[in-house]
Amino acid sequence: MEHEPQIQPNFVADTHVPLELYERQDLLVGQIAAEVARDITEGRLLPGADLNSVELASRFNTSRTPIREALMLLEKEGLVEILPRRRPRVAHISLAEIAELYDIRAVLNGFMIRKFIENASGEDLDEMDAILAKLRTEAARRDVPSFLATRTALHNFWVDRCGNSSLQRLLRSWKMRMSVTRLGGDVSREFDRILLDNERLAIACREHDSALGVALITSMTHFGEHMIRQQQTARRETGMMP
Amino acid sequence: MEHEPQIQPNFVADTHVPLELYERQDLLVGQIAAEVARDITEGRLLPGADLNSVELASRFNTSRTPIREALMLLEKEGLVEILPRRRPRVAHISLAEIAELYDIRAVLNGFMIRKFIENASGEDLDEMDAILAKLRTEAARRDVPSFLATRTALHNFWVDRCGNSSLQRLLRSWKMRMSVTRLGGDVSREFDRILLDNERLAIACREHDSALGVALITSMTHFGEHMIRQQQTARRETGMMP
DNA sequence: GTGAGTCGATATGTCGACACTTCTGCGTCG
DNA sequence: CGACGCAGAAGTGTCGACATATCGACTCAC
Repeated sequence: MEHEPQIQPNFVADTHVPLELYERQDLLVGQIAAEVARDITEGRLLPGADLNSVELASRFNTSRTPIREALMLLEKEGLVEILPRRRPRVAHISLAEIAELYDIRAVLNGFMIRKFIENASGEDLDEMDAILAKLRTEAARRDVPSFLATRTALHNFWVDRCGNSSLQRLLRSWKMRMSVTRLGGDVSREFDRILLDNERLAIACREHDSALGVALITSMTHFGEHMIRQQQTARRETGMMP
Repeated sequence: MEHEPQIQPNFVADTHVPLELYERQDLLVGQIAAEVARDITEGRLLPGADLNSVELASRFNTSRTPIREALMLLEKEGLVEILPRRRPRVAHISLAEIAELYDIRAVLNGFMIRKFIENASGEDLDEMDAILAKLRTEAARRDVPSFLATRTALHNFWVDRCGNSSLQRLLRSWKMRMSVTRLGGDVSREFDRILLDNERLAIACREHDSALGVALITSMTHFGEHMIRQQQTARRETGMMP
């Protein structure tokens, strides 16, 4: 099991994955799944890393049974790869698959923001503006971690208030799945663009312009893909680890 | 465990769920998950039915371990409900949730057909026409089971050739999830409409008119929801079982 | 050196067992 | 007559064990 972060300082991932996904928290399966999921999405376990149940069992001081169950759940979430009679590993996502996931996310995000715009109440919009104001001050302060956390909070806010709980679950799961790429943008250069994108999207929400909202969030999602793509190929060229 | 079909003859479900979903077929988990999934999607196990692991273990002549793992997989697929320390049950889907699932499916189907139209080769279109021709003759013969199977085959064909394997998996899983509603249209009255819809969609594909294709498949998906909705409320009024 | 074969060491899939919780049918009390 | 409580039955979560399969370092032929 590898415990080396190996992430460049400036390239901070935007995903602090919420783990309510794993209900049954009082059960060992839930806790183990949550912790391993965190290890993966936060980069302590890199794609391909060994996840054999014996080692995990000794790490968690349990038997192998709940470990196996947790790994099966994570496999369904796309974080882990399991082949019969072979040791489970952290999932490895190809460039082609990243593109697929982003395309789908763009579509789902578009539908999500449309539903939000259709259903949002005045209080929702006020709350949205409050989060956006926070994002604005953090951008001015160039406070990377807070900025990223708030950006995620804003997106999660939209997802949570879109009025479709199945979509909410699906989008959260999708976001987590994509986070195994371990690639985020170089935020220090992107504060203003990111902030501006979100400002414009918020305006579209305020004005109940769902067509514009869909267009904006779609392009924002695809821009995320663009950055990851660049970074991925850059790594490949400089001979960095996969 | 209830083994009573209790489905009206004319209301045939359109979903013969493909079970390649459950890889690891040489393992007990895979076989058990596949068989229980069939039991649920084909109506032998109705929503709310008891799925306690002891009974299933004796039915499959195994220990409870692979049973528990299979049920956890099916829970992730949305076919089974598991609460901590309670007996697993076949998932019960509310009307509101059905609407949510259909909305999402409509969006995903729209994206799927757009990708198909963008990527389809000449051979793909010919193959599509072959399936459509089969559908046409079966409609003329009023052969309900074959007609439904072919309609499903046509839809699966589009899904399989849309060029996005993640979307393919997601849509198949989504379809299976929705099939626990155990509600299908009264096909005998709908042959011509269903056939016509698919013919028009195929024409849109042939003419590479993705906007039209998206519009058609979206409305088709929502029409499916409409029928289920009617049927569900009709059942409720006549006091039939949920 | 490079590749196939070999043989412990190590992991996996499945099992039966155990403590503890939930379920269920029955008798009691208001 | 219905709500409540209780004890036995039944089910769940977790464990340690075992047969079997994979892994990996080593050997040996080429």
